[in-house]
Amino acid sequence: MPELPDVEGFRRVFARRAAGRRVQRVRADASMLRGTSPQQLGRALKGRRFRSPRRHGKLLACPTDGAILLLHFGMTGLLVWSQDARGRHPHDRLILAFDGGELRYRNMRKFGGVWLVYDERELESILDRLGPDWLDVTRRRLDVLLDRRRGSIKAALMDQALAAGLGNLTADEALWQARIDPRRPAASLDAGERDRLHRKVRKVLRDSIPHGLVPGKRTWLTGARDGKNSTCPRCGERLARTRIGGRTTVYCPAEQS
DNA sequence: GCTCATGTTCCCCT
DNA sequence: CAGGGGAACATGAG
Repeated sequence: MPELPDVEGFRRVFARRAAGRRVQRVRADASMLRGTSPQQLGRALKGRRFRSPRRHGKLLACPTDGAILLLHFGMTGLLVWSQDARGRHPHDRLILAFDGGELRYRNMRKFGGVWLVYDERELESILDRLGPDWLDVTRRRLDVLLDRRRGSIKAALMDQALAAGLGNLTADEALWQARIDPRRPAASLDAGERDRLHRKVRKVLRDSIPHGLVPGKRTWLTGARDGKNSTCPRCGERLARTRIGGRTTVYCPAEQS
């Protein structure tokens, strides 16, 4: 699930259910913890009160009145709220119990992870390895990011060190809406194409965020990309697929050039 | 059994 | 050095 819109949805869940509340119990699966242990995490969080969570790219930082819990959802992570202990899932890797319910970090494939960060300075040093959050990328800044870039535009959009938050679906969707070939060298896009791309990336994110996922609308590439013989929702041409940056890339060979 | 999956990282090339 | 390809990570679905 998790690209920027998904993580933004998780941020809302966390803000609604955990912010301002005190952690009563912590149950953590060691296999998702990075650089910490269930015991250490429990000691750091138990009795603490969460403040408002913040998202940067695909990372969710959840500060308490002490340490900061940092979540990355990999490819299959999500947050689930439950009013009681029923309905727990084998893939619930972290459970934070509050008065009145529990928040579960569920992750089937165990990509991503859970970190314990000690202060804002340490959090900044981690976020510094990422580019700006995509919602903060202005049109002018996009030029700076793309100009010295040598690879394909699709690879550039997915590079979290360039700008954080886009993933395979949002990158393909924005390129399709902007009618730009994902294989094009990033620096080769002219001003008009950059205008379109910048606008469409932001549109895809804005339209997706309320859903907490990239919606599979019939008028979007995302709603049509699955399946071997899928066709372009705009022109009906058979969609092409290739691999860029190790990911399946879907585009319309008739319209994206 | 095989392929593929909304992510990241590390290693080896060019 | 910047990027690209490929493998690895772990688990399930089709």
